[in-house]
Amino acid sequence: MKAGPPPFSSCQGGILVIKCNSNNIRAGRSAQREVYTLKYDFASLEPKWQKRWEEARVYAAQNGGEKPKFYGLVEFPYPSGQGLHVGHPRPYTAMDIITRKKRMDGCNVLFPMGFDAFGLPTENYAIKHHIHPAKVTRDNIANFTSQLKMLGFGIDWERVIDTTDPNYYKWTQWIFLQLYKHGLAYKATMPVNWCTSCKCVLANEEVVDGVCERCGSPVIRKEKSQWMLKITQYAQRLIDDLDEVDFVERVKTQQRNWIGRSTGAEVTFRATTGEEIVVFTTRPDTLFGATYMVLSPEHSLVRGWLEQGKIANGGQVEAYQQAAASKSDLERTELNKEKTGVRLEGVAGVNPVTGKEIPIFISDYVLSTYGTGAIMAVPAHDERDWEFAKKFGCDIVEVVSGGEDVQQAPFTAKDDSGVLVNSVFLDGMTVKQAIPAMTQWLEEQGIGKGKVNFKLRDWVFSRQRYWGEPIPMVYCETCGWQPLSEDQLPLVLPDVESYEPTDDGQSPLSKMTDWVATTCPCCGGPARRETDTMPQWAGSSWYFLRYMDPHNQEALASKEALDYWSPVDWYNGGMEHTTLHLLYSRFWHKFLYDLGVVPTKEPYKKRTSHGMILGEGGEKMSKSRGNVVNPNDIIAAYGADTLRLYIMFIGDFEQAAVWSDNAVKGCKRFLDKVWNLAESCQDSLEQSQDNAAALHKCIKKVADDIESMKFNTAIAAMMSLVGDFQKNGCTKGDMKALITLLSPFAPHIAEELWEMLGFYGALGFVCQQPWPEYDESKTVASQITMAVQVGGKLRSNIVVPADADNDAIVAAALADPKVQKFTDGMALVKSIVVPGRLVNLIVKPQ
RNA sequence: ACGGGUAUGAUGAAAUUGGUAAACAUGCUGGAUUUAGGUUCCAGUGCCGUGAGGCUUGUGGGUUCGAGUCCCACUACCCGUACCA
Repeated sequence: MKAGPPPFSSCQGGILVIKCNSNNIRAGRSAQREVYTLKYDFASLEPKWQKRWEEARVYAAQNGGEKPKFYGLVEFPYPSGQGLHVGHPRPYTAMDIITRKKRMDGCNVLFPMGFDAFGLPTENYAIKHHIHPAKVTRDNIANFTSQLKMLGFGIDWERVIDTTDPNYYKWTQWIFLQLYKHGLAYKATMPVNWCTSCKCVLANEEVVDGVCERCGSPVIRKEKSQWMLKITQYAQRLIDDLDEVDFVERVKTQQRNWIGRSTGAEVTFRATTGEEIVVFTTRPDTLFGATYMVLSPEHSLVRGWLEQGKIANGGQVEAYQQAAASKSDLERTELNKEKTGVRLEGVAGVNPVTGKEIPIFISDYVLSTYGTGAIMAVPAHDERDWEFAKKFGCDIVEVVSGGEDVQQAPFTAKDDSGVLVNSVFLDGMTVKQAIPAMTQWLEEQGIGKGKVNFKLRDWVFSRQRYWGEPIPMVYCETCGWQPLSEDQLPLVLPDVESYEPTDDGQSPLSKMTDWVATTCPCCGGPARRETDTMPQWAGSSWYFLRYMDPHNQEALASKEALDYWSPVDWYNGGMEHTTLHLLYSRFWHKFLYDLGVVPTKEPYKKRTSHGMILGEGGEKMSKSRGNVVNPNDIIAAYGADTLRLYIMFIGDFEQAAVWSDNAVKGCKRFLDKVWNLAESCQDSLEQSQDNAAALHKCIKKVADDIESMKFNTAIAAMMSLVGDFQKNGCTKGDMKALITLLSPFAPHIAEELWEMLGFYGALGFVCQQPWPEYDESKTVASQITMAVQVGGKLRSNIVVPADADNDAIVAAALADPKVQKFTDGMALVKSIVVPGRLVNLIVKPQ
C-alpha cells in the first residue's frame, strides 16, 4: 500500500492516541472523511489474527466427526472488476456471525466461499481491453479474495471454488449430459427473448419490464433454435415441496406466483372448416356463455387457413400478425390498455354445447406460449373478454347470476355467490359446484378434460456468448444431436481470437472452425460441436454441492460428503434471485435427487434474505451515481471490526438500509470503549455482582438475536452492557464474557483483548471457546420498579420487592404522593397489575 | 390492476402474549479536559407550556382498564407480477 496507514507503535497495555488525517490514507472518497483518532492499532492486529487463524486452520471444516454439522451458505459473488462493494459484506458478515456462534455452540461448521465467474461483464471487459477473460477473471478473483480476507470471515479457504475452472465445470457439463439423457434437455426452435445489445438470448426470468435485466436494452422476440431445460416437468414438485422448507414467506409466495399453477379444463371446439380448436379455461362452467373465440396471432391454425385461402380478409390478418411479431415485449406491455384484434372472415367456431356458430378473432392479448394459445371468450364473466366484446360488438350472454347487469360490467366471482343460469343442466348450481360438474360432463362426452396449467416456461439454456461453459453436444448430419461421452469431459473452452458476438446471433465459438469440426460420437463421421454456451445460472445451480467435496476428481462430490453435509442448513441471499438462481438450483437438485446423486429432495433447509445497502442519498449504489462505498476505505479508516459492526448495526437485516459515513463512528467508539475497559478492569476472574443481571440478560439476548438475525439489537444490547460496565466498573471475569459475546461480531479485537487479558495462552482462540453460560437466576433482581397508571395514564413509578403480591403493590401505588394527586377524592373501581411491569388504577369520582 | 411489504424524533432505528413509546446509535446544544482541533467524560435533546400539566407512532373510526401492536375504512411510498384465459 503506497500511502497506507500512518506508522504505529505498539499500544499493548497503554492508550496510544495517534492522530492521522484521512488525506494520508488514500485518495478519493476517504479524503472527505473526517480526521479521526485511533484508540487501538487495528491495522496491525487484524492481519495478525487473520494469519494466526489461517495457520491454525481454525475454520477448516471436517467431513465427519462427532459434532453436529452446520452448513451455512451465502450466495457466492460474481467477481466484477470493481471489487467488493459495501453491500457484499452485509450477508457475509451475517452468516459469519451465525456460523461463528454455531462453532461456539459446538458444531462442525462449513462456511465456504467461491466465485461465480462466468458472465458477460468479464467478457465485455475482455473485448474492450483485449485481455483474455480467463486472465480478467483470475485478477478479479485475487482482488476479491484479498478483500474478503481483510474482513476476517471465518471462511474455509481450502474449499474455494471457481465456476470457470475446468475441474469445476466438468461437473456442470456432466449434469447437463444427465439432463439430456433423461429427456430434460432438448433443442427447440421457438420465439425467444433476444437482447439487442448483448446479442444474446435471455431466459424469461432475465427479462425485466421488457428490457434486458443486465444492460437495460430492449428485448425483442426472435425465432431461434435453443437448448431448453424442462423445468416445467418439476413445476408441481417445486410448488409442493415449498411446504417442507423454512423459507421466508415472501420467497415462497414469489416462487408460487412465478410458477403460477392454475386448474381448469381443456375444451375442444370445432371450426366451420372442420379443424379442432382446443382451448384452456379455468371456467368450464361458463361454456354456455362462450360467444366468440380468440387465437393468438401466431396460432398454427391461422397459418393453415391463410395458406388455404380460407380467410376472406387474409391481408388484414397478416398485417396484424406482422405488427404483433415486430412489437418488443416493452411495447406489448405498454400498449396493454386498449385491446386490439382482427376478426377472421370466412372461418368461425362452433360452441360445442350450444351448437351455435361463434366468431373467431386473433389478438395479441392471447399468448401463444400459455395454455393452448387459444381461448373461448365469455364476456359476461371475464374482464378482458368483456372489454374486447364491447369494442368488437360481440354478444354478452349471462350464464352466472348474482352480479350486476352483465351488459354494464362483467361478473367474475368464482365463489358461491354466483348461481348458474341459461346453462341447461348446470342451472341452479353455484360456480363452485358447476366447475367440477362440467369438467366431468366434458370428459364423459369426450370433448374436454380437466387440466392443470403453469405459467412457468421451460428454461432457455443456451447463450451466444464465449465466456460460459461449452455445451457438450455434437451435431451429426446422419445421427442428429449426440452427447459427448462422459470421459471426454471437461470439454474445455478453447482460446479464440475475438470474443465479439456476431450480428447474426452466432456465438464467437462458431468462428473456431478447428474446434467446431469434430467426429460424431455415434457414427464416427464428420460432425460439428455446439457453439453456444451455458447461461450464467448453470454454474450456480449446484455449487453448494461442490463445497462439500471440492477436490473430488471422480464425482461432483463423494456420496459420503453429500450424505454428511446435505442439506444446506441455512442459506442467505438476495430477493432478486428468488425466481432465478433459487428456483433453478431447486430444480437441478430435485433432478439429482431423482438420479440418486443427492440424498435430499430440497437443497436448502432454510432461506433468509438481506436488504440492500443504499448510497447516502437513499439511492442504489452505482458507479454512475458515484455513491459506491468501497469497504477497503472503511477498513483503512476504522478497521474491519468497525465495518462489520456498523453494517450489522445499520438497521433491520431484511430491510434496505442507507449507508452513513457518520454513523460508522458510533461503532468505532464502542470498540474503543471495550478496549479501554479491558485495560482498566479489575484483575479478578469472578464476575461482579453489580453487573450480573445485565450481563446474563445480555448473554441471552445476543444468542437469541443472532438466531433471529436481529443483529442490530444484539449490538445495542452489548453497547448497553458496556455502559453498565463503565458505570459500575468491571472485572476481568466480566470482560471475559463480554469479549466472547463480541467475538462473532468483531473477531479481531476480541482475539487481541482475549490475549491481552491472558486467556489465549491457556485457552486458545476466543472463537473456539464455548458460548458463555446463561444463568437465569442471576437476572432477577430483588427490587423492581413498576409504573403506576391512573386511568391508563402514567403518573408515577414505584419500587417494590420482586415477590410483592398484588395487594401490596396496589397499596404501595396508592401511597405514592404523585399518584394521590389523581386519586384524592376518588373511589378505586378496579386495579390491574401486570406482574413486573405496571399497575393501572381505575378510579371514579365519589 | 393484482399479490406482498412499509409508515414511529432532526437522522438510522428499538419496543415477548396488547402493558412505562422513542432502547441503542448518529446529529445537535451546553459544560469539563485540551494551546487548539479531534478524542474522552458529564448533562440535555419528541412536540406545546415558565409551571402544574397537556399532546404524540401516516389519516379517520372502533374494541379495551390500557393500542405503535388487534379490527374496519382511507392515504402515501417500496418490492414483485404483468392481458397466464
